[in-house]
Amino acid sequence: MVESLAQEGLTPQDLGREKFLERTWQWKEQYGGRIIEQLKRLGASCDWSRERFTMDEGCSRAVREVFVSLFEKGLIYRGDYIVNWCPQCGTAISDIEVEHEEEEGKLWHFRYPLIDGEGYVTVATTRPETILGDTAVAVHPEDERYRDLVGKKLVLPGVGRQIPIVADPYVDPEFGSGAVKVTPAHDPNDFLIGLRHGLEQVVVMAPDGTMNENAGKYQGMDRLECREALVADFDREGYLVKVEDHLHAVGHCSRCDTTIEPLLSKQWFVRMKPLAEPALEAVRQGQIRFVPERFTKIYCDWLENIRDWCISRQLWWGHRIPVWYCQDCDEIIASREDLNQCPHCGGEVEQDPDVLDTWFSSALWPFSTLGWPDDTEDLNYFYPTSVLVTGRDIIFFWVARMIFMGLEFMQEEPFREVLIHGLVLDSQGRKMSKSLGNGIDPLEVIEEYGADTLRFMLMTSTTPGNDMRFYWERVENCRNFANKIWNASRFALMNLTDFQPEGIEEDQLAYSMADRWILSRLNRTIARVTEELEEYQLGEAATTLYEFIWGEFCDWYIEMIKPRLYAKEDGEGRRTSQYVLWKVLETTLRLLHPFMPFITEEIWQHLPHGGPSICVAPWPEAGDTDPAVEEEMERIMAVIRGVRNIRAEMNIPPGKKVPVAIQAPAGLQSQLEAGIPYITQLAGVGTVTMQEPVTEKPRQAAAAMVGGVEVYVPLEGLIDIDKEIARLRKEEQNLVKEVERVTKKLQNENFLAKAPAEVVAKEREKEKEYREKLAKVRERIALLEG
RNA sequence: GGGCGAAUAGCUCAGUUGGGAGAGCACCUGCCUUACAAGCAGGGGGUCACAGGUUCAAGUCCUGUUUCGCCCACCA
Repeated sequence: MVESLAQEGLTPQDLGREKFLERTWQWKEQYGGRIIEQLKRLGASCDWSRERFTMDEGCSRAVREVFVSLFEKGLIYRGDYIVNWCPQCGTAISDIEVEHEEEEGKLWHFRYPLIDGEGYVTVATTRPETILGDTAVAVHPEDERYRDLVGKKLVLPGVGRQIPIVADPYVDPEFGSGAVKVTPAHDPNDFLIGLRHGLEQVVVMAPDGTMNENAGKYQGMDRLECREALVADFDREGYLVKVEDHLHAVGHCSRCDTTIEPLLSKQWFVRMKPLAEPALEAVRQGQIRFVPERFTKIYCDWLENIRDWCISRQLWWGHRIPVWYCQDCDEIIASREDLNQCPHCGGEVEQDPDVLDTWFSSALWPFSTLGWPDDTEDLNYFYPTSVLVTGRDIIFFWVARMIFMGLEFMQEEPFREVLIHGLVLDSQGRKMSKSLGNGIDPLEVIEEYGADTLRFMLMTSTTPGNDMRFYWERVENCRNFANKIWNASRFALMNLTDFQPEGIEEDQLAYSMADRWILSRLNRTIARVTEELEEYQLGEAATTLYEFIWGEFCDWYIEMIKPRLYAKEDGEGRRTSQYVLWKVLETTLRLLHPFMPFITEEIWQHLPHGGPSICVAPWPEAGDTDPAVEEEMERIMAVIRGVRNIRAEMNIPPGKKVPVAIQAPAGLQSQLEAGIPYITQLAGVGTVTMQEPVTEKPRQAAAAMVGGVEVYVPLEGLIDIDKEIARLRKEEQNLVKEVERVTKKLQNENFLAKAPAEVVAKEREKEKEYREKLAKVRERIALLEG
C-alpha cells in the first residue's frame, strides 16, 4: 500500500491533473451512470463546415417544442418594438444584457419654431441626432404654459417636417422646459407616446449605427459624427439655445461595451406576465427558497417589473428560430419539424434567419437535459432536483428563467432551494475582466497547486452570497493543508502495513486515553460538519474540518500514538491505535470528500475501505462523545503547553530533558498519571513527580498554573528567577483583569436576577477558577521574591 | 432615482437562536524531533467605522451618520 502511493511519485498537487480526472471519470462512469448519461446528453456537437452550430439533437428538440408550444399558446409573438440594439454586434439584445453606466454627457436645448412664426418651443435632448426622427413634441396636458399650443404645429429644424404638439401625461412639467421631443422609432417612451397619438415612426439609423436615408444630408455618417455635425449646424442657424453638463445612465452592450441604441425593429418576444406570475408565487409561497434569503427580494422585484423578453438575435450561432414564412400567402408557421412548403398554400417557405437568445435554451436545462419532451426514466428520477448552486450574477439570466419554464412545461418547480454564491474578485476587489487583464485562469491554479487546493480555497473564508477576493497567500495556505493531509496519510499508511480492520471488535480493544479522546473529538466533528452542511455553512464546515484534522488529529493525536505504534512488543495497544488511526482517517476522508474530492479518493483507495469509491461511500454518522475523557485530555494538554511555554520563555535547550513536579488534588492525580507518558514525550520531560498541593513549593523552578493543578519545572541554574517573576507578573495582570470583569458581573443584581441560571453558574465557576489561579500565582511571586 | 452588501489584528477574511474577540498570511523567538521546514513549538498584535437606543449583557438586535462596493432603473 505504502509502496504504491510512494512509487507513483505523486504529490497532492498532481491530483486533479488529467490522469486523475480520467481516473475519477472512470469511477463515476462505472458507479454514477445516470449522471454520465446526463452529461453526455448535454454536449453540443459542433460542425464548423456549416454556417451554424448544430446543437445536440435532444436539446434542439426541446427548444423547438417549447418555442412552438409557447407560440401556440400566444405567449410568443413577433412584433415591432423598441429593442436594445447593439450596432457593433449587429443584433438586438434583451434588457438584462444591457449594462447601465453613469456617464458625463451633455443636455442640448433646441428651439423648434411654430409654423406660424409666432415663437418657439424649447426642447432638450441628450441625443441630438434623433431629432431627425422626431415626429412630435409633447407637453403635459395640464401645463398652463403650453395649453394654448397643443394641437399647433412646429417646424422641425434642419428637416423641415411639420410636427404636432401633443398633450401626454407622461411628460414631467418640472423637468427642463416641460416640452419633450418625440422620436417614436428611437426611444421606448416616445414609442408609446407615438402609439397613443398615432404618430409617424421614422427610423433614421441603420443597423450598423450609421445614419440612413431618412437622415438627409447626414446620411452615411456615424451617429456620433452626425451628432456633432447637427449640433454645429443648428448652432449656426440659431436653433441651439444652450448646452448643459448632464450626468445620466447610458446603456452598454454587455458583450462588447458599445453604446446601445434603442431602435424600432421587428423581433420575437416572450410574453412575460403570464409566465412570471407562477414563478413569483412559487417563491413567495416557499416552494422555492433562496439562500441567503435576501436574494428572494431581488428575484421578486425583477419578476414583478418584468417586461416582455426579446428572444431573437441576429447572430450566426445558436438555435435557429423554428418559424417559416410563406413567400406566397404571408403565412407565419412555427413548426416542430423542418418545413419545405407552406402547409396552407403549398408555396415556398423560408426559415427565419434569426437565432434564439442563448438563455432561452439554458432556461430549459433542468428538463431538456433529462430527455424531455420524452417521458424518460431520468426525467422522473431527477426532476425536480433539490438544490441549485449558482452565482448571484445570473439569478435573472438563468435561475428565474429555469423556474418559469419549469413551471410552465413540467408543472413543477425545477429545484427546491437556490444557493447563491458571490463572485471571485481580484486581489484589489475588482471584477475579473478581459480588458483589465486581471483574470485568473483556474487551470493555471490547478496546474500549480492542484484542483483540491483551488476548490477548498473557494469554499473557505466566504459567506454565502458575498464576494471574495482572490489571494495567492490563501491558495498557498490551502495547498499546505492538502499537503498536511497527504503527509499524515503517508504516516498512517506506513504504520498500517500489517493492519486490517476485518475481525476487529471495537469493544475488545485496549484504548488509550488518546484513542478515546480522538474518537470523541471525531464524533463531535461529524455532528458539527453535518449540521453546518445542512445549513449551507460551507465555509464553517470546511473550517471545522481544517481545525480537527490539523489542530487535533495531526498536532496531537498522531504525536501521542507514535510510541505505541513504534513499540513492537505492545501488541494489543499497537493494534488498537492502528485501528483508531485508520478509523479516524477513513471517516475524516469521507467528511472531507466534498471539499477535496481527488486527494480524499486517492488516499481512501490506499486505505482499507469498503465499497468501490469514496464518492459513493456513506456519509459518516456521529457516535457518542465522551466529555469526561475530553476534559481529562484537555488538562494533560494544558500541562504540556505550560511546560513548553516555560521551556521557550526560559530558553531551555530543545534537547534538554527537564523534570516536572505536578502538585494536584488527590482526585486528579490518577487521571494525571495516565497522562504522564504524553507529558514526558511531548514536552521534553524526563521525570514527572506527582505531589499533594501541600508539599513544599520548589524555589528554583518555573511554574504554570493550569486546570486546577500546579506544574513546576525545577531546574537549578537554568531558571532565571527575575525572568520568572516577570513572567508571573504578566500572568497576574491578566488574571486580575479577568477576575475584575467576572466579579463585577456577579455583583450586578440585575444580572443575577435576569440572566439564565446556567449563565450565572458558568460565571461563578469562572470566578472561582480565576481567583484560585490568581492566588497561586501571587503566592508563587511572594515565594520567589521573599 | 430605488434597493442590497461591506466596515473586526499590519493584509485578506471568519464569527446564524445576544453570554469570556478568531483563522490564514505577515511579524518576533527557538528548532532540519525518524508523516510533513509547503513543517514543529512558543510569542506579540484589535475602544469589532461613528453616534444614539433596546438589554442584566451587543461584533451580534433597532435608529441615524460616514466611507467603500454591487445590483436595479425607458425623466427627455
